[in-house]
Amino acid sequence: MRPEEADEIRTLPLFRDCADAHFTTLLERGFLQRFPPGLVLIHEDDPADFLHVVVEGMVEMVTSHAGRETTLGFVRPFGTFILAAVLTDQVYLQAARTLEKSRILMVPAAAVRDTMRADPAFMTAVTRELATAYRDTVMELKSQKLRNGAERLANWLLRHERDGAVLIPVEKRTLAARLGMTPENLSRAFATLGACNIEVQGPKVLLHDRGALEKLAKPSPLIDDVST
Amino acid sequence: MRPEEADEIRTLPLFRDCADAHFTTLLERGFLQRFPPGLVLIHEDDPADFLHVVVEGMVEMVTSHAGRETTLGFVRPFGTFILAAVLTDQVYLQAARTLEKSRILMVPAAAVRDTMRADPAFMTAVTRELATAYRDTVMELKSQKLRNGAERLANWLLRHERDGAVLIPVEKRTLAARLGMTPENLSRAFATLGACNIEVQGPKVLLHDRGALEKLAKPSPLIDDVST
DNA sequence: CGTAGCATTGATGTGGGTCAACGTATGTGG
DNA sequence: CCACATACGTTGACCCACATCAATGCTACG
Repeated sequence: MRPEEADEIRTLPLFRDCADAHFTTLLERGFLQRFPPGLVLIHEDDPADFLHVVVEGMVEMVTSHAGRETTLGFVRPFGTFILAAVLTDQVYLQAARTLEKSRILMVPAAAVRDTMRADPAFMTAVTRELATAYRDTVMELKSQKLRNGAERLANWLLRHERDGAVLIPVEKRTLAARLGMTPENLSRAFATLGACNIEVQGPKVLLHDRGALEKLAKPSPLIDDVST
Repeated sequence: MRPEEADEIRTLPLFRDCADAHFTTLLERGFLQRFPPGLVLIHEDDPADFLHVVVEGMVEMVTSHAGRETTLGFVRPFGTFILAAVLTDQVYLQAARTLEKSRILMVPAAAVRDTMRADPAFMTAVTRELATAYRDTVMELKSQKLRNGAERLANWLLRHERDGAVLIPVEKRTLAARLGMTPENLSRAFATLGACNIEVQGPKVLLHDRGALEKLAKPSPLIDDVST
């Protein structure tokens, strides 16, 4: 791992408060691996062996059942995933798949649990991280139950807006799954938001009138202040 | 509080491992209150002041946005709620409302945080409880995104089946909100499940053919093994 | 009794899924 | 360098699940 990456990981909320020695141990017991795009890192229903930290690239959390599949979230540097399964020593509820060439730090579950026992500050950080992941999921569930497709898209755009534009970092079909709709319907949702003066140029979306978009999206900190 | 209720709380996963002295302190700093049915215990967007333990009765977790409202879950004795908001010292993402006459133990957030700091076993239990709540919510989200209404109802029935029958503990309209549909559509979902030989008698549902119901419901431990 | 709230049923509308066709971009092999 | 293949995005036609609206019956309760 490059030193500046170790530094980045060190400053994550999950790791920033634990003792130097414990942090070093976690890194030493972990593996930093490269993966090609489209590779399935973990499968649903597998026992939880590793805490994963995305160092480079992007990972998609997916789940399938009875022939249907949906995306539950994306993880980008320097996000983590599968913490809950590691803690309860249970099976994964979601699969993880790389969307691009990625480098992932894999910390053995036992190392995480050992460090928690040894380092109260780390235990506290784990608890906070979990609470945050939990709240994010509650917000996602609220969004799913209380909004329609166009509203979910509008809020996603507002969250990712930067200088009046959004660069969609994944294929549109993947974004559609993330938002809980089909690719066809995502296209139509974009068309609907045309009334709010948005303009789609391939992966780039221009928000010419943020006010109009907000009027339709009705963003709320109780749904949209997700940490990821 | 009646002694046998204190005992029940003591045996909860959240409290069973903490030291006697700490448990006593938690109870002493807490308030046991009675509430009439239909009372709003906490509002969305309020700061998190108390961890709540339902000692008697039943509580509904609800959320509303832009004129719509939905139910995220029920809490029955001896379940807890609002742990995540207490830990991160943030506002509530959900409101809580009594469905019946209820008695609630309210433990000040500061007491919870103090005890966590003082008692590693309690901290571990909190972490485990949070991880479980998180996993339950992920399962709920999966159910919402991967199943239709009749399937969600079928699985709910299978989870609550007892001796070939289910006694619905709430008004049907409330169950409908819990399952993410309108009361009208819940009625129709029951009608649909008539093909699987279920029989509705007011709040009582008879499952004459569990096999047929399972064939439609396709229950999965990765969606339906919720702890609550 | 009379009234209010809930469950159910029917009629109808709409959001979103499905299926098919087509355009476009990218990449491959001749 | 060009034909071709492949995959993605978009659009249109159609259908299904679910919401909405309205009417009716039932039950509980004052």
